[in-house]
Amino acid sequence: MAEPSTARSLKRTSWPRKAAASVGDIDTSYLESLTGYNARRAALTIISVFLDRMAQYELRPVDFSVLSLIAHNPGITSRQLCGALDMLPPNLVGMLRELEGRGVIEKREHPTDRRAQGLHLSAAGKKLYAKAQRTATELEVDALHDLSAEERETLHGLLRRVYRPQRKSGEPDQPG
Amino acid sequence: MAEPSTARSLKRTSWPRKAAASVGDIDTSYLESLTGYNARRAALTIISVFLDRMAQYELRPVDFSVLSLIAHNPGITSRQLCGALDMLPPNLVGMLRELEGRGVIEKREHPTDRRAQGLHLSAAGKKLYAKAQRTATELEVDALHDLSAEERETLHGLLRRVYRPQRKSGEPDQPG
DNA sequence: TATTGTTATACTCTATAACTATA
DNA sequence: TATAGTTATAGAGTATAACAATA
Repeated sequence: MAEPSTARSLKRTSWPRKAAASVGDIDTSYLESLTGYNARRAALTIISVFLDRMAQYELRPVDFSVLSLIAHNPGITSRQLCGALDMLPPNLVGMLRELEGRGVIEKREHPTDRRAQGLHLSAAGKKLYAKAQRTATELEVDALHDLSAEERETLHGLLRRVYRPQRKSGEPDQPG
Repeated sequence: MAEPSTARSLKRTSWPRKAAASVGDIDTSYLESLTGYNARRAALTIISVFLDRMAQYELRPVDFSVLSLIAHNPGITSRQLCGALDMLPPNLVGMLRELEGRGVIEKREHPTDRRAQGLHLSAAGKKLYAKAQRTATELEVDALHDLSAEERETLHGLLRRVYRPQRKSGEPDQPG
């Protein structure tokens, strides 16, 4: 009710983890042999840190992803964002409206398609995103302090091969 | 309304991905340098396959995880499940009630703590879980056909090091 | 006084159907 | 006829507060 209008709550997802000791008594070895389980646990762990560090910018992971794609692809359309982030169009509408309301992004007319609209960062949006990207890059190193740079690269490569299907043989696609 | 009573819908999460070509035009390189982004995308990809293959047993990933921990830790309590799976107690109540209603699990009195209850698979639950675990193991290989067994092991090890903090030095914990 | 399991509830996330204006 | 953006809405997932029974 009486909250800052544009702001969202962005509350912490974490919950007191002192019960972690009890996990030691439980055999989780089979679940830990499954990639989906491990990938989801790892993602949630990093996202928790992400939420903490990005709260200062009032950006959730999905907001950051959207801003990042707009920053690196000025004029990208809503539909392209959906394709790249695997989101559904209706779920993007409110987000974009909010970011526009905050003065972070701008919608301009598309050069060739009058149905579509090109998305751009505002001047303020560019400043915000630059800071947020620095924070994200730092966060990456801090949250993964146990992994060397080489191990992180290995991890990313393997994960991409999971979610991005390999080309069969002579299939043309974007060159590495 | 006129649906099988205990059953849940378990609908597909996927949505027609033919627009995937558009991703090729978009620069996603920065996002792909972030572990959280890659891990989440990979997890969602595998979970999508999981949902398809496990629909025959009417088990969602979380149901399978719960059954797996009960199967490998007979007499485990609700609270221990929450600790191991990073779930909140209120969100487990309905799930356990449903699984009990389906005759898959049983609640028995805890040997030492009368507040708690030990969870066990029923005979039918053991059969169901045995089939489901076989399916999960097969799925693992099929969904990750691009990765060798060694690469999968490497991936799992790295992911575990992300979500499970390493012991400092002389910290006693479960031996590898 | 703290913990287990529970109820009630609110908020967020994800999905579908259907509309409009353009292509 | 198909697509971009939108509205409205339903359903699943995730969070908090508070309670009774037991430790």
